[in-house]
Order: sequence, then structure tokens, then C-alpha cells
Amino acid sequence: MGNSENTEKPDGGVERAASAQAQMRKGVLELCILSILSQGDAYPTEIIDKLKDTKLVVVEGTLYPLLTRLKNTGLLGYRWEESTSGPPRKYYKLTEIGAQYLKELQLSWSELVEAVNKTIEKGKNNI
Amino acid sequence: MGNSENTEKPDGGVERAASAQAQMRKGVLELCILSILSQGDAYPTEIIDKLKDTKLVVVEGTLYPLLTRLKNTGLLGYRWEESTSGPPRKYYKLTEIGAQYLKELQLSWSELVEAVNKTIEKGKNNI
DNA sequence: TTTAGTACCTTGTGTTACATAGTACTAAAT
DNA sequence: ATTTAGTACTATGTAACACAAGGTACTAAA
Repeated sequence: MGNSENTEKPDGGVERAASAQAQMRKGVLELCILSILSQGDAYPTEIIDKLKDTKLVVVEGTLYPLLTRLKNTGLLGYRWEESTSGPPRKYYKLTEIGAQYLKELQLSWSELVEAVNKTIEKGKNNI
Repeated sequence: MGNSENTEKPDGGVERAASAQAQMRKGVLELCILSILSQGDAYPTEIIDKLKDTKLVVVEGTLYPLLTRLKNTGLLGYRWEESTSGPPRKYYKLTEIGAQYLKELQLSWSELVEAVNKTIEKGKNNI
């Protein structure tokens, strides 16, 4: 079997940080979208703007399928509303079930944060 | 076009919370693994145990490909070491590049936490 | 020599975010 | 009246990823 120190593909490795940041965002999007909708009904473009405010950039190709998925599982409803400055807007709204689900997600989130921070803290001295 | 309130597939929706919790874990695993290795070299089974301690359950099928990926991008190295109680262990070790990358990941993580918490806070009153 | 325990590895699958491209509606400009 | 710009929603294809499930291999005790 023999010893072997890593030799293959030492390709940079640090410029991957940007993509890993994107990777970490995955999974919390649902939480953020439901949170935003708990503040009041909103249409997709509005949601994107609100996420941008908190440095969570999301594009249409991500948001629309996600909203449809949340709607199909009964967490969101929607209504059409006319606009004076373009095509009609699809206002999404949190359902009762969605609100309850949001509470659970928030709990999961805070538990995750605690777990990760605990892991990080232990290593802080050794870097 | 006409108004339309959601009617289709109101299938539960709340028991999805467990799977969404799993979903949120995605992306932070890399961060946690690198953090653990910053405390000292470790072999996969050991890493799984340490993650379990902080409530972050990960299975082998997840960990092994991830470690290989991190090794192939130069963030980790490894060495084989004999064991008196079973087959040899593959001890992974954080490289210089890996340590630098870890710092960036930790920054991204704290920024993400802040962003998500900011979004959540705004909605806390309305639930 | 069988059994239990430990450890590492591979393959296949479903989910998901994103890139890209397209459709459609309104209002202002030519 | 037709074009152009701005806003908004939708669909398709792709790559990354976690996980389930099954497999190999080594050691030590029964």
C-alpha cells in the first residue's frame, strides 16, 4: 500500500472561495424567502431586490422555480395584480401552513448556526 | 388571465421541515470539515464522530467524495497510518492553501449568518 | 476458520441553483 | 402607427452535491 503524499491537481484552490460562498447560500434561500413574505405579500422582482439589500444575491432562474415549488407544496399562495408600469405582477403570499413551516425553519437555522459555530470555535486557536 | 388562489397539491408541507434542515446543512459541511482538520489531523471515521458531537450528522457516502474533492484541489493532503484495531487509517491534513481557504470560508459564513439573521429579524413581528 | 468490528471506497439517484433564452405586457419615442 | 426600452414572468438544460446502498479489506477474538 505504502505512504503517499498528495501530488495530483494542485490547481489554485483559493479562488474557489467565491463558489463555496454560493454553495453555503443554498438551503437558506427558502428560509429567507419565507421570512420576506412574512413581512407582507411581494412579487418576484420585489423579493429579489429585498434579498439584494441583505447581500443575498439571487437570480430569476433560481427564484421562480423555488417559488413554484413552495406554492405546489401549499406553503405559498398567489394572486395576480395589475401594474401601471408593465405586465401584471404575481403577488405571493404566505399561507397558514407556510407560516408554521417558517417557524420550524427558523429553529433549524439557529440550531445549525450554533452547531457550526461550535465547530469553528474549537479550531480558531490553531490557525 | 383572471385571479387564481392556489388550489393544487396541498400535500402536508410541514413534515418537509426535516428535509429542509438537511438542505440547510449543505454547503457548511466543507467549512466544518476544514475547521475540524485545523484542530489536528484526523481520519474519516474520526471526523464523522466529531461532527456528530456538534449535532451535524454526516454519513460516509457524503464524506468520502467530499474529502477526495478537497484533496484534489490541494486543500488537503493525507498519509496512511497503521492501526492496532483494524485496517490502516487515512489521516487527512490541512495544507497551507487549505488553511488560507478556511479563513475565507469562515468570513463568508459569518457574513451569511448576518445576512440571514437580518432578513429573519424583519419578519419576526409579523408571524 | 469463522465472526465481529473497524475502515475505506464506489455507483446510482434525486434535488437544486444557476445560466441562458424566450414570451408578453406597458409606455414613451420616432 | 411602429419601434424601442423597461418591466415581469416562464421554460429548458446543466453541473454540483448529499445521500442511500452495497462492496472490499484488514485485525483480533471466539
